[in-house]
Amino acid sequence: MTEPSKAPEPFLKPYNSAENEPKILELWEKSGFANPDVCIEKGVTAPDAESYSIVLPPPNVTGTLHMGHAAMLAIQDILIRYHRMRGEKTLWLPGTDHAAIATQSVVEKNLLKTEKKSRHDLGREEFLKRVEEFAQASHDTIVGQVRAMGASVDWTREAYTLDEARNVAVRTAFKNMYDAGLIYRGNRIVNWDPKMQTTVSDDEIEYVEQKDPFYYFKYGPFTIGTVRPETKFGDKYIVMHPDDARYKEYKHGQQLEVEWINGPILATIIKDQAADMSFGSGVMTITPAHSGIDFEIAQKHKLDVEQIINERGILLPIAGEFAGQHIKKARPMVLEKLRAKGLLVKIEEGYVHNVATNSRGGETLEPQIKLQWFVDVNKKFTIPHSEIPGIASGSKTSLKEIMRRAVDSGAIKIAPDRFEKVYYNWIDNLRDWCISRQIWYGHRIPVWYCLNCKYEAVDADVKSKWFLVRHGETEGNVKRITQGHQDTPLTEQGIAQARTAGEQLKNQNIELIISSDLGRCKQTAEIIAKATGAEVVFDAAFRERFMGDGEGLTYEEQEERFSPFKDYDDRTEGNMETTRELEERVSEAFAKHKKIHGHKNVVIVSHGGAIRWLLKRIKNLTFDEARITKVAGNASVQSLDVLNACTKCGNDLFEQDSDTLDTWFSSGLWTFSTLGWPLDYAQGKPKTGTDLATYHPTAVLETGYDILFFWVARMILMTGFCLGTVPFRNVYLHGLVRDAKGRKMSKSLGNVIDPLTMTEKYGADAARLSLIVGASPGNDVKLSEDRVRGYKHFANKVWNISRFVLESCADLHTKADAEIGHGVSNLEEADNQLIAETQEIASVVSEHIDNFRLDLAADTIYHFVWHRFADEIIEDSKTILKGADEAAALSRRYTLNAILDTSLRLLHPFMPFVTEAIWQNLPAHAGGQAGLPQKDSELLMVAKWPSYNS
RNA sequence: GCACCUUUAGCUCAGUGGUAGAGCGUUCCGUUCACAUCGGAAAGGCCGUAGGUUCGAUCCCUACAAGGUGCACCA
Repeated sequence: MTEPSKAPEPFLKPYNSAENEPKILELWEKSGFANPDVCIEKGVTAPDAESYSIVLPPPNVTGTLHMGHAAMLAIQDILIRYHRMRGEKTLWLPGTDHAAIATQSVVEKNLLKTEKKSRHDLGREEFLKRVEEFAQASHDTIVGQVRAMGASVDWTREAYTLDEARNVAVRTAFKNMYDAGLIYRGNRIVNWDPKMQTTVSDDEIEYVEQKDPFYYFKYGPFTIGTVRPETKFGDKYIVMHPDDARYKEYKHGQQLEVEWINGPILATIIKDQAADMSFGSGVMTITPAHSGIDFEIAQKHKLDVEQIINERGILLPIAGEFAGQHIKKARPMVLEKLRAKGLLVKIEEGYVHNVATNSRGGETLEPQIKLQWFVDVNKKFTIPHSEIPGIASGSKTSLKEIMRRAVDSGAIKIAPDRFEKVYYNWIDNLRDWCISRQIWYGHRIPVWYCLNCKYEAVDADVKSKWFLVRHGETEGNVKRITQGHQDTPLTEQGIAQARTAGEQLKNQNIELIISSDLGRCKQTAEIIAKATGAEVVFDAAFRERFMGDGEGLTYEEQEERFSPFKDYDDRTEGNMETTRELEERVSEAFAKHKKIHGHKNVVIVSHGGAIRWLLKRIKNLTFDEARITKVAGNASVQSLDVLNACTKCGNDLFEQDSDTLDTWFSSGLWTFSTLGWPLDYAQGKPKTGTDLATYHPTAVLETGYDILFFWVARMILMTGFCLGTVPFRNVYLHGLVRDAKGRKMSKSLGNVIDPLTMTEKYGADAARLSLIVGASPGNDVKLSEDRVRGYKHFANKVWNISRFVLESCADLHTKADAEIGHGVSNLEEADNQLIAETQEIASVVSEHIDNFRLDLAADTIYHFVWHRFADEIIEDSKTILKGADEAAALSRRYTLNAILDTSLRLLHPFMPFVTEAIWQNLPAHAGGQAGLPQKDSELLMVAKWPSYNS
């Protein structure tokens, strides 16, 4: 700061953002000032300064950033730079989100398009590898974009929602909630996506309006209406309102036989308020397995619930002649049949209703009853520690109460405040949150089931992993012959399968491979050994069932001659091994090896039959269960986890739940999982001196209003539960960025404006300002390229103002104090007023920023700089500077410098690049020289903010 | 069905209990001397409609209309 002044580098005439921005970026990044620790180290921030922190809402690694992200980055960077300049300990923590379903579905689509394969073709490990590669590429693109916007995030603290540290947080949170009884597994009706084969949470549903014919059918003495006759095969309850005078002759529980789709049905009358007397005939039949409301009614009256449609949208046997049909195809056929039976009363065309679709892919959702994991939002639990006003430590509360209290107590303020109502409304309608997903990309549910007794071990320690692998496809498999102890070599396909298995096992730290000594297993085991580097030993006890005279026959011949699976002890031919004997042989060998090698990660390569009967023992199945269980395909890998002995039955073999957690489960932990929880947290509080202690709760959560529920509410829930506090003091919701006509930007409309294109064409400063000015909180912004261009002009204006001031005041910077003889004390009266006016602008700008009115703050400084400073003050100064009154000229020069200095500081959070570029061109003044404003820092980024009011 | 938001100049939006402002656009004028990515000037609005409160309303209240969003329903 006090080094001798360098001659200012000549300003090039028009401001060139493309040339300047990379240089400035490098300067900032090299300085390390985005990291608050560096700021303290270098004396920019006082060690005991107040903290100000924001965690960046992590963008999904599904592709690239859009204008909405750009707006988010601009807003947060303004807040961060402002607070950093005010000398606060300022942290902006970046990261990305694995976005489970969204990312997986993008990769699945690509895979299908480029390789015509499904994820199942690749297997879990290989598929996940592909997703990771894709996510990494997206991540790198995103980081590049975030940097290009000038976002002063602290990359040294970057986090990913699916990395190891976050996994520890997820497992800990899960375990704590499970232990508190808030996470449970149950059969409940969920939103099922038949295409993606997974559940979807209530919030991910997007209702799409659809017009369909509405059919009325005769159902005994009643008329019922429906859009979906194909779901009504099992409808045997008829529901009516208890007060409906039309049906008062019918009593609750009364039964009557009615003619229905596939013949007569015994129907039962149910009286329930749920029936709307004014809708249609006021009578409805219910399909509890495929409708949330119907399910509720069924539960209330303890009615039978029968599944009609399977997970793929195919009708089940209950549909009689329609079984096996897809529901979409079945509708006209069912309709036709009902018409033929004379049960169709009438058709009303153009009935408008909403259809639930998956917002991540658009497929129509089918309610299904499934065994899933849920978070209970209503259950009371004892909260050990709470700082939330109105909820005492040690008191009974519920997650819903935490969410409500956190906001209505004022602990969290939502801006604009009208969203508080929306928030409460959402809480009131909140049901238990289904957190399990049948997809692969995500945090695996940290629950292990004891294979023997099904006991649930939560967040257990896996001591070692054992894998059962069947050999690859053989010539015998192709010919469909019973191989037994005879052998045939692997086919090409079989060798490829074995390699895939090797790939899958490569990263599992395999220490030993135990294989059947038959050639097909030997061959498979050796391929796997090559991939994993593990030693192979052979054990004849893992051979296939000995089939005696049956060996070499085709399956059909075998079946015909011996009925080999008729029962457990069947030994149709004297020399054939029974299944019981096989089970004994294989299980004994397995137990023996596990006793010796239990601490190692082991692969066992064996045969289809051998694995089947081994699993019968391990999983404690009956003969019939084992017989129908699907066993490994060729070279498929089955994983068993060795844990501490089950507390219930003493068995040590477990299987981890194959599902993953809803992406919002990990996102909900974001503010504290990024700051060191749970490692830096003990006894109800963060350890002293850690990031968690310093930066949590964060100052503000800034995001689009469209994810208020998804995310904001869940963070409040999770933080309340895990820390007994709030994740942030303020929520600031910005609007969505739309096109000039107010439409959503979408690829299909072709109206997407890419932030990177804008920064390249007009500069990051212009792109940022265009998203700030005129964007009042919570209201959508209409963006057009013209707007961005307009702010590029402003950047240039600021550049030229600076050129003028520096050029006309050049001598001030070179002359010594004494020569000039002027100081702050004896300015002309007019100049004192100008400086006061500038200071007033500084307080107005500060106040607007403090109130989250960045639009007004930006507008204020924009107008001051252009229309007051440039158009009036500078224009008036021209005559003064050229005038004969030297004292007045000198005073004005000082004043122009001062106004420029303040303006640059005020502008910096909004347009960091051009202001920093100018700052770098400013001469470094010797201390006190000519009373000029102090260039108090090499970088404007950490210079002092000019106003400290408010 | 229930909420919420919006309605101000051609467009995009600020705004205040004392009858209105910006940017862009339009028109005209201007270029040696920071900037044509510029400067100067002008035109353009009964502040959605109807009531009410008030000395006075664009601003507060009520109703309505149009547009939008969320939630619920959807047999």
